[in-house]
Amino acid sequence: MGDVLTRDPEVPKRTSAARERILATADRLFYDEGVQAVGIQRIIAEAGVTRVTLYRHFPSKDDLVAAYLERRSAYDHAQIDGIIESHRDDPRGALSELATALTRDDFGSLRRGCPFINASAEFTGSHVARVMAREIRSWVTEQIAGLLRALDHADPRGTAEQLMMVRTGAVVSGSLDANDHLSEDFVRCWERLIDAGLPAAPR
Amino acid sequence: MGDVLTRDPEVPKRTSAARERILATADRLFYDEGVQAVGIQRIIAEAGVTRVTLYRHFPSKDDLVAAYLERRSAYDHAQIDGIIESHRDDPRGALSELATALTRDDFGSLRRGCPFINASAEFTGSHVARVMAREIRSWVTEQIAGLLRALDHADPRGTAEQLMMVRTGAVVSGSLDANDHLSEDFVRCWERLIDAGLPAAPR
DNA sequence: CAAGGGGTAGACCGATCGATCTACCTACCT
DNA sequence: AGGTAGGTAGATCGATCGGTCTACCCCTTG
Repeated sequence: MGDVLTRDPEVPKRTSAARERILATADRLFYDEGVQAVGIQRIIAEAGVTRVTLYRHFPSKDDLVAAYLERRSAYDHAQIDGIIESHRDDPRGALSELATALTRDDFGSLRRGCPFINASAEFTGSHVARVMAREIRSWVTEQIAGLLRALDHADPRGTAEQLMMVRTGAVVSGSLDANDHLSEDFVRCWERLIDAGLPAAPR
Repeated sequence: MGDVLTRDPEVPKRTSAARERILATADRLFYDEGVQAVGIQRIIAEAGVTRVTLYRHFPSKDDLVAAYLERRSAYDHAQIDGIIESHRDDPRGALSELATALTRDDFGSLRRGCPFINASAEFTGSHVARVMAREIRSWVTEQIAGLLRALDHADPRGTAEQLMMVRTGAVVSGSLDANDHLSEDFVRCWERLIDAGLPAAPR
């Protein structure tokens, strides 16, 4: 007998190619053009599915929006966890990598800024977009603060929030301003804010 | 004889109470709920005007959006010009005031973040919202750089852009995160970034 | 007085919105 | 062999979207 309900041990939730196509298309359109600007019609047309299929997987547009942001959130979690994991004995290196990974990998694909900030601008109150934005921002801040604590930093919480500010500002600036020194300015600012509160010369 | 065309010397362009009501209502709704989320119907209902009146003053919704952001832009210009003007012999004081004025006056009324960033998230390409956002951000950055130059700062341009990052991040954070130390963290970061590049101790 | 600009009132346009419906097909698992 | 989940196709729903239209009113100004 053994396990009964699932035959596939690695993917308990079903995947469905159509579902993936819907999500990938929604991700692209929502991010590039905004959530409210993209209608269901656009999504089903470009994903090559029918209306019924979409509503079977995502009962409402808000559910699709939530899934879109969940996807983005999972990606960010994985990336940051990976960086921290691969610098397990080097918190200072992990902090630097958090900055350079952004400039190296993400500035290109984040031409339209932060998907959470952008989506939050389109909704009010406790809409799922705003809740998820607050969640991931709080989580990232806490990861940074943890690294600072591991370094015996003088002010882990305050500095983590300052680092989040410059990180946020850098992503927004990258999507709005014409600044070809953005990466350098950002990394320099990031490093300076960290080192200002580290214990006296480590060597 | 004197002036002929206008009996009111101070307002050459006609004001029209209805126009003001439309703009004030649009400002409130667009900022609080997002541009795409608010329809013309909502605006004319809450402004107490008719469809025809609105379209007489603003031929299209985009024109109304442009006027909304123009209003915001004029306010920011006036505020920053006023701060710089009132500290004409004290650029360092003007820089500090730029930060504290934000925390003192604006954080309360900017609960929904920056109207230019928010509006930009809803549109693509060279929509008027994105153009105006870039314009005012570039202008503010230049004002900050000017103050830094007046102080013989080591890196006026780069520092001005770093200050814009933390300022942007602070406004966004204020609209998304639950952080009761935001103002202090922001001001401390702001001051530190300025002083790091100033010429050796002035006293 | 006559003209014209700003205003009201409300019907109306085609298009699109998010969402629901019926009906049928197909592949895989028990 | 039969059941079920996932898929296609296309019509349809009421609501709302941005925008236009006609008709009438009131006040100021020349």
